[in-house]
Amino acid sequence: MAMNGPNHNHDAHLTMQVVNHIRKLIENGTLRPGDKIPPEREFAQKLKISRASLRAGIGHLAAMGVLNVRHGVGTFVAVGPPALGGVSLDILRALHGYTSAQMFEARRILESNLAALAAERGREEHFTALAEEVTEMYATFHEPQEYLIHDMRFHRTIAEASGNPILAVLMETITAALYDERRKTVERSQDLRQSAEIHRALYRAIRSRNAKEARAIMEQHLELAESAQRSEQALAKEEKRLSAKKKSRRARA
Amino acid sequence: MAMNGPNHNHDAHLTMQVVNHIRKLIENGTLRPGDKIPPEREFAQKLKISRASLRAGIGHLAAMGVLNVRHGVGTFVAVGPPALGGVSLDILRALHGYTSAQMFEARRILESNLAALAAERGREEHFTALAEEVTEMYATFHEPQEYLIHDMRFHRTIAEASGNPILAVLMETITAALYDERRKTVERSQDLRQSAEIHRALYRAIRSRNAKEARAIMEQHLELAESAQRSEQALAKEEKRLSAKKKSRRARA
DNA sequence: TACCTTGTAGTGGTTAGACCACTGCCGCGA
DNA sequence: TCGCGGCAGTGGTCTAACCACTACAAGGTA
Repeated sequence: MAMNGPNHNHDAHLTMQVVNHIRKLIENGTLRPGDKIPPEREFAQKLKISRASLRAGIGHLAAMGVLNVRHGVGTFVAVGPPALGGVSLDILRALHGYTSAQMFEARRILESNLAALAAERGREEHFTALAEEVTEMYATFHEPQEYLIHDMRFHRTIAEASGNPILAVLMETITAALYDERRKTVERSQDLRQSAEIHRALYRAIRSRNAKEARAIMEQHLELAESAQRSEQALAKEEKRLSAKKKSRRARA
Repeated sequence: MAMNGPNHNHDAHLTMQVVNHIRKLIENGTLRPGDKIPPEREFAQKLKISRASLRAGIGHLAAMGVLNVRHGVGTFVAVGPPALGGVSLDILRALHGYTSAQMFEARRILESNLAALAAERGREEHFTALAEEVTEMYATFHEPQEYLIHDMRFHRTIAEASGNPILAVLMETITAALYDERRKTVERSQDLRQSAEIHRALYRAIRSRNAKEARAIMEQHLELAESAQRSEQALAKEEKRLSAKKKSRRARA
């Protein structure tokens, strides 16, 4: 029994045809990062499919971070940060039972290696950028939200300096998932100055191309960060519990 | 920044509302892995949006691997498998210039750590599974495609034994990207028996809980694998060049 | 009984065309 | 010169109908 009927080729769903089509255009260089793809109506007509189907495919690629859709402007091939994840680990945690401890462990492994690689391969421009962030951290250790930005930039710069964008992306994926929690707890942090000092030490190890020390400091840093975040989270939880109790008392009144 | 204005809440597009809505249902446990979400027509009505918009949101989540859509059956919350990647590194390579060397390096770092963790935390069931795969590798080292399956299972089992599913998923993402190439070159491989022996050594190190040795063997194994694949790939390329020349000669005749 | 065909209901996939909402920019008018 | 109104282009949403796939049940056939 052959596949008779009015339908032929169908690689799979039309959606996937669109995805593969655009993917190929990107892979063979027809579309390059930053390029604009044709307007949906026009593109759909060219591919001989409905606009809805085209949009389904574009949606897929957008969800994966390959395309960047701007309402009222156009759709563009993504440029810059890849965004491999897309699935904030939050949902993976709910879905597969990932724990914070596992995320921290993954981060520790990735970042300690990134630090070592950065020490081996970092270039002057990276060192300069790292130094700047350290300076900023010292200048803002009384402003948690501000500080956090420089903290993240520091780590991201190390990832860049490692010369391995794949590892950098993986780290970014994990870090992003931890960011929300971190932003909440950093306000309570009492030791941002100490944190800045650790980062300075890390910077010096990297700059002096001491891979072993860079790795060691990074490991220690992240272990400390984890335990600190844990205790602060526990505190926050406790406070929340108390305020909830207060609230319910008010509600009864 | 208050959320007032003519338009209400609107997190963003309707699509994102749908994504967040379903995400929350999963995060708070209303929807659990394997569960079926309501039929599109019904669900759309319940959310007071059009079926098209609902589908856009579902498409997003499906692209991220959170939902699993089965034509003619229904849409289900993903269960088990990885689903972090989504973007096969192939496209990232085309998009951001990732090289094979970088992928191998990332893999080396991840797997060596996974091996060490597996040695520390692996359970009896993992050891048994590893032993089985090693046996199978010896039994099939003359059948490359078959061998490759057991090879991959072996590595995947180590990842599971590490007790950190996040690292396992990251590894899976990278490995998947390398798989296609590997499948092509493994046919030419002359030393699968030697490969099996390395795996057996690795198994023994893990089983005896010698994390340091496990890490070392894994690193060595992957370095060898990389250089082997490189040279085989070079050979294949050369042959292809020759056969193309031959072909063009035939064509002229 | 055992097997296979044929419906059929339920679900996702696709289509068409219309209209809404946002962005960028051009030109009119103060 | 400056500001703002409006227009054109583009993505976002809606509707409603129909197509395609899957599973399963009912009936026929050996």
